[in-house]
Amino acid sequence: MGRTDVLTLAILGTLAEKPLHGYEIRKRLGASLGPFRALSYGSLYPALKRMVTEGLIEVDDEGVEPTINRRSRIAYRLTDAGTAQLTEELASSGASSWDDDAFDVRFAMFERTDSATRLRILEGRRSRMSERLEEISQGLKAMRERHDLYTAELQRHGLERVEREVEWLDRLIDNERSATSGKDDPADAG
Amino acid sequence: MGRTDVLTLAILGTLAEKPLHGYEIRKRLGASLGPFRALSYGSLYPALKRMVTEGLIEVDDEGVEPTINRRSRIAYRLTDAGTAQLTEELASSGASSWDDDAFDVRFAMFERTDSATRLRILEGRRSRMSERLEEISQGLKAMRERHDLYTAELQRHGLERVEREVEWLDRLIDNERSATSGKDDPADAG
DNA sequence: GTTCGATGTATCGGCGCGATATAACTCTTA
DNA sequence: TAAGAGTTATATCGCGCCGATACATCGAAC
Repeated sequence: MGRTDVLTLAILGTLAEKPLHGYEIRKRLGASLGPFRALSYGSLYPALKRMVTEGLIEVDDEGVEPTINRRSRIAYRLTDAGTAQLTEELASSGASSWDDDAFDVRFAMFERTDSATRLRILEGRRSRMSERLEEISQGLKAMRERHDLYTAELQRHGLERVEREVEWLDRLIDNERSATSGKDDPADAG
Repeated sequence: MGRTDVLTLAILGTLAEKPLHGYEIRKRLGASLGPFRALSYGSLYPALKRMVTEGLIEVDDEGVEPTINRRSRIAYRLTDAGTAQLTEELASSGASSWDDDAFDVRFAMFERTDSATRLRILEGRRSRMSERLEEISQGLKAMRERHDLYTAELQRHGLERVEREVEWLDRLIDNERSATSGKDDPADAG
C-alpha cells in the first residue's frame, strides 16, 4: 500500500550519497531538477519530520564538524529501513514512475538505477507521451471549424513540445538498448 | 487589491461567449488549454459558487431549452460586474500574466485582448523565459565537475525546452509587431 | 433489457505552495 | 568596528487545488 510518494523518494535519493540538512537537500534537488520548481520548505521540513517518525531517516549527530559552535542545523542520514525502501523503489517501475513530476525525479536517479528498470521507465514515459500526442491531435482536429487562431496556436505549441520529448526519449531508449546489448556502458546521450 | 486569480479569469473568459454549465466549462477549458491539465471539479464547482456570492456570475434560468424535463444542469451567465471585471483584466498585463499557468489562460483569450496588451504579455513572458535560460545555464556550468550524466541530460533537455519557447515567443512577437505597424490583421503564426 | 460510457453536480481529505517569522553567520564598506 | 545586505538555516500556518469518490440520468450498443 504505502507506495513511496515523489517527495519522499526525492529526499531518500538525495540523502543516499551522504547525510545532509534540509537546506542543502533543497539546494541539491534544485540543482538536479532545475532551479525553478524546487520544492518548498513548507513541504520539505514537515516531510523530514514525518520520515523520522516513519523510521526512514534519523538525525545525524556524529558528522558535526567540531570547528566551533556551528549554527543550528540538523543533518539527517538514511536508516537501514530508508536504504532498503530506496533500493526497492529504485528497482521498481510502476505506472506512477512516468507521471510528470515523478519521471524527472526517477530520471535524476538513473545512475543508481539498473539498466533494465531505466529502459522500462523510459518506455513507460514514451508511451504516456504518445497518448498525449494522440489526445492533442484529436482535439486540434475537432476544433477545426472554430476559428480562434491563438487557441489553435497554443495547442500546436503544446503538441510540438510533446513531440520533442518523444524524440528525446527515443534517443535515450536507443542509447540504453545499445549499451545493454554491448557492454554495460553508461548511456552517452548528447 | 482583489487581483483576479487564474481560475476565476478562466471561468469568466469561458462564460463570455455564452452561458454555460460547469461540465461544459471544464470541457471547453480542456479544449483550449490542452486535454491533460484540465481543471478539476474539486476546484470548479466551489469556484462557481464563490463567484455567484461575489456577484460575478449568476444562475441562468432563461436559456433552458423547454424540450422535455432536462437533466439537472445549472447554467451560469456573467453579470455586469463579471463582464466589467473580465474587461478590466483583459486590458491589464501585470507580472502575474507571465506565470506558467496564467500565461496560457491569458494567451487563450488573446482574440479578445487588444494588440498592445498582447504584445506586453508576450514580451513579459519572453523576459521571464530568458531569466530561466540564464538560471539553468548557470546551474549547468556549476555542476561541471559533478559527473552525473543523467542529471546533466535532464538539465539540457529542460534548457532546450525553454529555448524552444523563446523561439516561439519571438515568432509571435514579430507577428504582433508587423500586424500593429501594418493594419490590424490577426497574427498569422504558422 | 441491460450494460457501458458520457453527462452532470457535488463534497471531502489532504498535500504542497507561498508567505512569513526568526536568527545567526559572512562579507563588504565606510 | 559597526552597520547593512545577502546567505544560510529551521519552522509554521493558511489556503487553494487536486484526486478520489459518490450519486444520478441519458443515449446507444448488444
